[in-house]
Amino acid sequence: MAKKEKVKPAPDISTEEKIKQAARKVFTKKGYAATRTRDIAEEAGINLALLNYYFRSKEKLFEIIMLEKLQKFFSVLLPIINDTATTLENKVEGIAANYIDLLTTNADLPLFILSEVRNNPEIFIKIVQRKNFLRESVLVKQLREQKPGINPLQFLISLLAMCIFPFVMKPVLQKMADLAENDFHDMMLERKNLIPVWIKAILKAK
Amino acid sequence: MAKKEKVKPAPDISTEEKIKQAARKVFTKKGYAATRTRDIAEEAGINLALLNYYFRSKEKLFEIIMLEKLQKFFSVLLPIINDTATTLENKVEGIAANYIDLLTTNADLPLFILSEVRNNPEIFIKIVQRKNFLRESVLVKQLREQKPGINPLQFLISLLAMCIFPFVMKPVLQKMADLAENDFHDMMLERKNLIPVWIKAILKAK
DNA sequence: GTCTATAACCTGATAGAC
DNA sequence: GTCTATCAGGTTATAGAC
Repeated sequence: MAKKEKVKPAPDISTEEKIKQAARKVFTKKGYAATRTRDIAEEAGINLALLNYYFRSKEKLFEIIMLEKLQKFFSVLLPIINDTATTLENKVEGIAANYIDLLTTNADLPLFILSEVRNNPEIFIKIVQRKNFLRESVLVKQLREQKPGINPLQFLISLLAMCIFPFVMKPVLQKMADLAENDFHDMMLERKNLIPVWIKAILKAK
Repeated sequence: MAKKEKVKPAPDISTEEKIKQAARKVFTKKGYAATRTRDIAEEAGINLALLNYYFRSKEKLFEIIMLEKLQKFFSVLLPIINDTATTLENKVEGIAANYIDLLTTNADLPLFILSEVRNNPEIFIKIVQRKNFLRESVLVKQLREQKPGINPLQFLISLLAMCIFPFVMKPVLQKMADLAENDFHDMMLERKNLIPVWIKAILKAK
C-alpha cells in the first residue's frame, strides 16, 4: 500500500498561498470579468469552496492581487524618481533597466493594471496615496532646473512609453513583426541600452 | 391627442444602427467579458430581444464592432508607412498628427484593442492580412537606406509608443499628474509638434 | 481544513403574442 | 419589427458532512 499521494506533486506551500498564486496567474491573464472562480480553483488544484473559505469572495481576492500588482509596478518607479542622490541620467538608466527587467518576467503586468483601472479608478488611489505625485517628484524638479526647455510631464510620459509600451503591445507586435519569444526578449535587452541614448538625444534637442 | 411619441428624442436612424452605436460605446468602455447584452439594449433604448433579432448573438455583434475598430486603428498607420511618395520626416509628422487626432476623439480605442486581442489573437489576423507587415513596409525600407545606424523596429515601436501610450495610460495619468480633461487635451496638442522634433533628435543620435 | 451538494442569482438566447 | 415572458445554462457563494 502506497503512502498517501497527491495527484499533483505536492508543493510545500499553504493552501492559501496556492490559491493566491493561481489567482495571480488567471486574473492577470484574463482580467477580472472573464475570470471564473472555478478557473482559479482548478489552477490551484483545490476545491472551489476553499476559495471562499479563505478569501470570502472573488472580489476580495481580486483586490488583494491588484494591490500586490500595483505595488510591484510602482515600486520600480517611485524610489527612482524621488532619489535625491542620483543625477537625471542615472534616473533614466535606472528606470529603463529596472522596468525592462521587471516586465521581461511579468509581461502582462501593465496591460492588466491599465485595463482594470479603466473601470475601477478608485482602487488605484489606495496604493498611490498622494495624487499628482509625478509633478512633485525629484525627477521633475531636476528637469525644471537643468532642462528648462523641456516639458517635464511630456518627457516623463515618453520615457515611460518607451519602457512600458512594448510590453503592452507585445501580442500585437509579435503578429505585426513576426517575432518569436526569443526575438522579443533580445529586442528588450537591446532597448535597455537604447533608451538612455535616445533620451539623451531628446534632452539635447531644441 | 398627441402624435406618437418616443420616450427619448427619436433619432432618425434605424434600430440596427442604434444597437451598433450602443454596442460601440459599451464594448469599448467595459470590454467584451464585462459587457452584458442588457447594458447594450438599455443604452440603445430598445428591448433585449431585438439585439438577438438583428445580430444573432453577443459574440457576432462584438466581432462586427471589433473589426470596425481594428479598421479604424490601422487605417491611420498603413497608408502612411507604405506611401512611396513621402519622406521619412513626412511620415513621422503624419503618424503623430493623425494618431493624436484620431485618439483625441477615441481615447479608449487602443486599450480596447490591446486588451481584447490579448485573449483573442485570431480576430486580429482577419483585418491585417499579411503578418509581418511592419518589416516589409516602405518606412522600414527608407530607414534601412537612410539611417543604417538605427534599428527600424525599435524606432517604429518608440514612435508608436510616443503617440499611443499617453491615451492608453490616460486614466492613470490623470490621477498621477492631476490632469483635467482640458489639460490632457492641450498636452496632446503640444505633443503633435513635439514628437517630430524629438524623433528627429533620435535619428541623429548615436 | 477540505470536500460534495445545492442554493440563489445572473446572463444569453428564444418562443410567442401583438 | 418589437415587445413580454421565460428557459436553459452557467456562476458565485454557502450549508453541512467528514
